Amino acid sequence: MNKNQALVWDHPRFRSWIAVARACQLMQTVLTRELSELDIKPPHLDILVNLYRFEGISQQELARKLLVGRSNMSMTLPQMEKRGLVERRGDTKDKRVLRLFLTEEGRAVAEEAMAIQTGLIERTLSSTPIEQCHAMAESMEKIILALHAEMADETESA
Amino acid sequence: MNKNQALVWDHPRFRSWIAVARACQLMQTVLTRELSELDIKPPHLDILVNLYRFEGISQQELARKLLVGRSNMSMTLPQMEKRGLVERRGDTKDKRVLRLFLTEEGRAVAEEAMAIQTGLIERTLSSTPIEQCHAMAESMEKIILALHAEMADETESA
DNA sequence: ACTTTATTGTTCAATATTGAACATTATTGG
DNA sequence: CCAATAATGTTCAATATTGAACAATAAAGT
Repeated sequence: MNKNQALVWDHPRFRSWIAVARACQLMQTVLTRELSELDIKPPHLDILVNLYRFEGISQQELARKLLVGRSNMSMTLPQMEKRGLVERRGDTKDKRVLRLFLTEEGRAVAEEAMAIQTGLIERTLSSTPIEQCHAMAESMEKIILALHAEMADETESA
Repeated sequence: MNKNQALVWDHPRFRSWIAVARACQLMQTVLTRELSELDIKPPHLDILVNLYRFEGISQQELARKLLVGRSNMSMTLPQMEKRGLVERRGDTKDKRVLRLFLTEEGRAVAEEAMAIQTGLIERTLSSTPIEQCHAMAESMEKIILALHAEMADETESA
């Protein structure tokens, strides 16, 4: 049955994607280590970055942006609130939603964490020329669109 | 303090990498859904693929290849063994190591799962020309090397 | 106005993942 | 041969993540 095996590993796009996935996983691992000095993990960084950019976002919107479940936010955000990184205020118009904000400290930690992440990316992508980076990003955007289409398919056929 | 924010988001390699990370995360999400019909998840697929290619590998080696802890394998593999997908046999030379093999069913599931993954990759990368895929893979290999160097740095300075 | 449906967030049980401490077996240095 | 060190796998507690069921509020349909 090595016919199938050969087919899979010969597939050029398959091999390419495996490299992408591996790089991502490694980046995550290294980022986790480097963020540990701030006592946060990648999921917290994602939250901080999004609150930095989209102040007053709701938990629902945040979960959608991060591609995680609402329950995830319900578990994680109270922890970050206790640590004084974020603040949750009820919306006055709609009593269901909680709007999210960075605290002073949250903003500071967000900036340090983004600096760490940017530094890591700069170091590890420095050998890849800018044009190639842009080409990569373009390909990724197309892939992201295709994947969103896949997700829509799955949901509507359910 | 939007000076810092602007700097971060203007950084071209930063933006490029964010696209990569997002594509990976989406791919993982969609793959998880598509694998559910086989009652397995991406981590199991990773294990099956590696056992398919590297028969008789040890738990340690497998963990290293998958970039996870040994304890992860100690928790996951017995489950897969109970489900009849893999088999663990003690090495005769070294009584510490357990060598891993696919069962008949494990091989079948592995092939189905790889077919699902390959199909998904083919569909979502079809809009990216082959040459671009290769260029992407090359960049990723360089990034992987850089990240391994980072990990070595961290470990040796500890 | 009122009933139904949809949205937002929470809770809970199930599952996954990790790192540290540990037991067993190998290897190394004397 | 023996003691010290290293390697392999396991266990356990801590933490994360998910989906389903739920409560409260809003929106839509009648």
